[in-house]
Parts: sequence; structure tokens; C-alpha cells
Amino acid sequence: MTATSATTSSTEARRRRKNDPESVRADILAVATREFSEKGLSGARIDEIAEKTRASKRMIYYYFSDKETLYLHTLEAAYQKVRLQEAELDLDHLAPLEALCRLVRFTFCHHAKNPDFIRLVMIENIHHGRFLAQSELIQSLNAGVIDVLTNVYSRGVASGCFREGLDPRELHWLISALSFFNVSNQHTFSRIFDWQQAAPENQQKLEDHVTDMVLRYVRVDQETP
Amino acid sequence: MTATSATTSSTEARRRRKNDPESVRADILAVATREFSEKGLSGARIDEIAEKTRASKRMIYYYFSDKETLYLHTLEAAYQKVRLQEAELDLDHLAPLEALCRLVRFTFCHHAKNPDFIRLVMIENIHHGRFLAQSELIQSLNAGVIDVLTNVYSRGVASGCFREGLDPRELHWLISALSFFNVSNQHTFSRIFDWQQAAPENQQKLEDHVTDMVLRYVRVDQETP
DNA sequence: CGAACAATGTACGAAATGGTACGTTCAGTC
DNA sequence: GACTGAACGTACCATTTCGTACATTGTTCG
Repeated sequence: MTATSATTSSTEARRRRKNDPESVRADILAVATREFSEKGLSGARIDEIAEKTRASKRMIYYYFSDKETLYLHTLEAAYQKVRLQEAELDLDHLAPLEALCRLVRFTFCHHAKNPDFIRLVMIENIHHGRFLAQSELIQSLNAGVIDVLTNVYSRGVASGCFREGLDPRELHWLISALSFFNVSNQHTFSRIFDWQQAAPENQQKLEDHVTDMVLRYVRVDQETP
Repeated sequence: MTATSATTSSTEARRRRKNDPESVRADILAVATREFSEKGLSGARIDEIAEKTRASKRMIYYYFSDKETLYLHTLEAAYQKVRLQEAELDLDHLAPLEALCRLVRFTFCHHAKNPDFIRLVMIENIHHGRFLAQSELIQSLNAGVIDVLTNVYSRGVASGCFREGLDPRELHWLISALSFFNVSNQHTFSRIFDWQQAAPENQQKLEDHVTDMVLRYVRVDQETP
């Protein structure tokens, strides 16, 4: 079960094989991601996942011992994918203010484009983070996120454009909160306040407001004359 | 099923009766709230709800036709309870800045003290707000929330301490986002960043930061000399 | 080739689960 | 007190759903 995907060098060789376990595994995982994120751990059905897969139910149990293990792997894969995308962000060459601005906008858009991930995290919270706690992988993946923000923030403090005394972890909390809520509560908020939150123009407005809010929070106080 | 709870005048009379339908109904609803908020719609078990109730499974189906209807009533009751608590807040006699400050702190604390409600809303979002959409009751309950904020905000703009051009609905969105996330993602965030977010001192810090953030966002820009 | 092991298909079992049939008791009314 | 409808208990059914037993095919390596 700890099998990390083999080296890509053998990809072509696999193509000629009739048995293609890696692809079957990946296919199951992709379908499971959709099903779990859509219906939750208890709502998702193994039989339904099996139907939507090229493989059979037998294969699900062959590669992922049981339902909960499959869910855990789904969660891990989702975090892995997200962190990979985040790694592409390169902020070191930007001035602190632009870097923070870009980080916020990136986070906001990224969450908006990955509702499956957001929903899995919601579901995991419903389960009190019980599965996440079992995964050393996810723990290790997330170490770097704070580092990036710490770097930007301390550069900003040094250059005098950010005020001192803020905790990067709490700053990350604020950025996450605003970006996460935008996806997680879209349905209830839209319906209750009769507001098409998902509409592009509203998404743009929210992105601007969120960015504005974070910057206003971090920038140095201007002196009243 | 539309039976609103009868007048409290008959409470004493009910006490002498062996049959006490209102209390049975309320008991079922209370247990169902805990179960659904803890395990979700598909995760909650009717049999388990029945066991934890004074009543029997038969009674659940007697008062609430089926599982989904019970869930809907649970959701409606939760919203109703929340809005009742909110109504106690009296901001009209406060200066705009203090009023907004108090509103933010109230929302933050209120969410923190009602995790069941937050979890139900999370679960409802997992279901794409499908049940909320069926409920005219919830729709009508939430109309007033924006009005309160609109009032405070426009008073602040008139008195010159709030900047113009903000949409009260978006302001409500921001306040909700920060307060909601504090509860909804407590488990994953705590575990990933090894941070006891629920600890009183951290909750106090977050409350302060959230309040600070909203005020900084709304207050007029100070001129640089 | 053929042994050995990985990968896969089919059919089935056992428990859980939503929901109901049917009968009984309670409370107000004539 | 008899009647009626609401309130309630018990036992049960049908289906769903997770998981497995067993047989079969593919692949690699000596």
C-alpha cells in the first residue's frame, strides 16, 4: 500500500502491457475522489465507484484494502496535488507587497478552481480530522506553506511596508479562511441571500475585496497628519 | 408537519398527560440535531437516533415522514435558534464603530459556541444547499441579517468613520467567512499546523485579529501627510 | 516452457438500514 | 360508557452495501 508510483521511465513499456496496474489504480483514485468529494465518506458507495471505473469492485479492495483506506488515499492524493500546484508559485523575485498580493490572489483562485479538494477538506473536518491525523504524508507536505509566507512577511517588515508583530501562521489562517469560505459555503450563501456568488463578476469582486482586506491588514498604519 | 409549537400556556396541562407529543417531537429533533451534525445526512442512522430518544423509531416516522424530512426539520430548527439569538443583539444605541465591533465579536463567538449549527451548514453545503432550497422558512429568517448590517454601515458612512462604496452583503460575507472558518476547519488546521486553535488564548487572539481586520477594512483611509 | 506471482472477473454472504404492517393505549366528545 | 382519532410499541420486510471466496488470466524469470 506504500507503493509510490514507479519511475516514469517505464511508462512506454506499460503501454504495451495488457495489465496496467498503475493506470487502474490511478483511475480508481480519480473516480473515488469525485465520489467522496461529492457524497462524503458514508454517502459514497463502493459499488458506484466500481461501476464508474474501468476496473471492478474486486480491484478496489485489491489495491485499497477497504473503504476508509481508499478515502485516506484519496485525501492524501488531493493534498499532494494541491501542494504541487502551490510549489509552482515563485515569490522571491517580487517585492513584498506584490508577492503577498499575488499569494492571496493565487490562493483564492486556486481554491475556486479546486472545489473537489475543498469539499474533501470539509468532509474531513466533519470527521474531526480523524484520517488526516493518520497520515504522516499530509503533515509533511504542509510544512512549507508557512515558510513561504514567513519569508514574504519578514521581507515586508524589513522593507518597512508591513507592520510588525503579526504571526505568519495567523496570517495564513486569514487568507485561507476567506478563500476557503468562498467555495465551501457558496451554495448556502447564494441561496439565502439570493446572490449568484459563483458568477464571474462576483467572483472577481470577492477576489479583489479579499486581497484588499489582507493588504489593509498587513500594511503599516498611516499616520494621521 | 407545519405545526408550530403550541402556546406555552398549556405546558402545565401537558405535564399531567401521559401522552406528550410536543415533548417527544422536541426530543427527537434534539437527538437528530446531534446525530446529523456529527455524522451527516447519510452517516446518521435512524435506528441510532431512535435508541438515543425516549421515543421509538416508529415515532420518528410518525412525526417526520422520512429521513430527509427529519433532516430538513433539523436544519430549519437550527437556523431558527440561531436567528433568535441574533435578534437579541441591539446595536442601534451604539456608535457605528462600536456597533460594528460588537457585531463582529458577537458573530465570531456565536459561531464558536454553536458548532452543531456550523456543521449542519457545512453538511448542507456538501449537499449543494438542496434542502435549504426547499425551505421557505429559512429564506425568510435570513432577510433581517443584512438589514442590521446595512443600518450600522450607513450610519458609519454618514458619520464619516466608514469609507463609502462597500456592499453590506459583501461585508457580511467577510465577517461570516472568518467566523465560520474558525469552527469549520478547526480540526484540519490544528492538525496540519500543529496549533491548538481551540485553546482559549488562541481563540481570543483570533477574535481580536478578525475584529481588527474587519475594522481596518471598513474604516476610512488615513491620509499620508 | 512452466513455475510463481501479480492482476482481474464473478458470484455470493452477512450485516446494516430505511421503512412499514399491525395492533394497542390514551384522551377528548357525545 | 362507547366512539373516534391521535399517539405509540413490536416485529418484521426488502434492499442496500461492505466485503470475500474462488476461479481465471496475464507476466516475468529461470
